[in-house]
Amino acid sequence: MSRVDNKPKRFTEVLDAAAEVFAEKGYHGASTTDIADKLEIKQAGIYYYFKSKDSALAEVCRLGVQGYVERLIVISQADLSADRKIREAIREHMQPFHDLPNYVQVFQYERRYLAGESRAEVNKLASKYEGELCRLFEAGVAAGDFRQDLDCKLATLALLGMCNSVTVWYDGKSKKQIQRIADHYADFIIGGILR
Amino acid sequence: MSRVDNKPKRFTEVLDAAAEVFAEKGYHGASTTDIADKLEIKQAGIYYYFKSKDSALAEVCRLGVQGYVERLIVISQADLSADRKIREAIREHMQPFHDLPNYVQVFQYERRYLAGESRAEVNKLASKYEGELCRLFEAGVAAGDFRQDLDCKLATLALLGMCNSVTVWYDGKSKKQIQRIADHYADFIIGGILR
DNA sequence: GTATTATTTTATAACTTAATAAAATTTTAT
DNA sequence: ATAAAATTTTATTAAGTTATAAAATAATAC
Repeated sequence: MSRVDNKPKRFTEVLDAAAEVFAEKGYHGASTTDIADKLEIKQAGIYYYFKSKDSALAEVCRLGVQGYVERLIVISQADLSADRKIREAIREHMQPFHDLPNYVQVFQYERRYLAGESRAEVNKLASKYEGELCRLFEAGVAAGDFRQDLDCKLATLALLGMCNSVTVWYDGKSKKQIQRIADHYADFIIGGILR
Repeated sequence: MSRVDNKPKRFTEVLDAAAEVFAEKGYHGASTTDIADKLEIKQAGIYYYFKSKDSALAEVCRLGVQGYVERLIVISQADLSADRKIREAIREHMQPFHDLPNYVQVFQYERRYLAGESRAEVNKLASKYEGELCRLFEAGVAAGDFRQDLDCKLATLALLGMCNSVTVWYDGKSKKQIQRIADHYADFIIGGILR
């Protein structure tokens, strides 16, 4: 294969290794040697791909949130009832738990160790996502589908906390499994907010 | 004050400092110097109180789960409907988020870095708690209060994930606040599982 | 096949870290 | 006050850390 294909491929392998090690041992618990070991190269070798350990974390986190906001916006603009939108949002939210568990987990638990710039960037996306999700609840209240006294901010946080916790115990067996979990969780939260 | 009163008091201060630093920077991100700085003593000074950094984590985690199982058992044996028991359980679960946030947070997020013995001990308690909680759901199904097709294990995990995520954003302003959150979260989950 | 480019290794510097031991200091008991 | 006990500091060790630079090797292009 040609260089343009090959180089990005190796980059991805290195990033995968970083994501795996960060997810398993935590950012500070993982050493650059751990990453290199996983790739079966020497420690210094990974600096051909990354400027620093910190920038590796930044990149993993970035990929861990990638697409979340965009997918949620598509759902929010779809022609669906508020509760169906939330159901869809939960499905979309959990799909990456299966497809790229390490990236998502690192985003969830290690992004707080990012410094300045990259930290702000990634948190901004998280805030945006949270805001969009909240508007889904607000739309449901406005439409009279959800309880009028619903605390939308709290519902948003509850939903996110509930969904995100799946990454801790999910074993990644099958795509069907994660969809089943998503549907059940949607039942839990939607049942609790309906009018 | 007497030695017996003073010694435990200082022990508690050191443990509090460790819990605070571990919660803030994560176990591996926190150094023994960080803990000592918080106490305004030198790094080596903390080894008068702990055998190792690891044992400090073990102790903080142990205090972070302390009482959880016992309090849940009291609730499960009370003369209440299944949904009231769950409501009560959520309240009791969240109270420590206000009273000892650092300990709980370290238990939640850092216990995985514990080694062998102490890790097993603390995980055993977590399993026991999860099991007891699950039985609360099962009782509700058996009593016909909850949906017959409820996946109790999944409901347990959803509940725990939802509740535990509060520690990440809770600012600890007032006891009232945490109770309000607990009650809302109870509404969410109970509404979603009722028959 | 040789030049060029990509990748990895070797070697090393500069720091940080956890932990120990002995000495110094402070506190408490009598 | 003085002896004993508790607490903290000083000094140090040994190991592990990130990161850099230059050399060596491997892959690709022409």
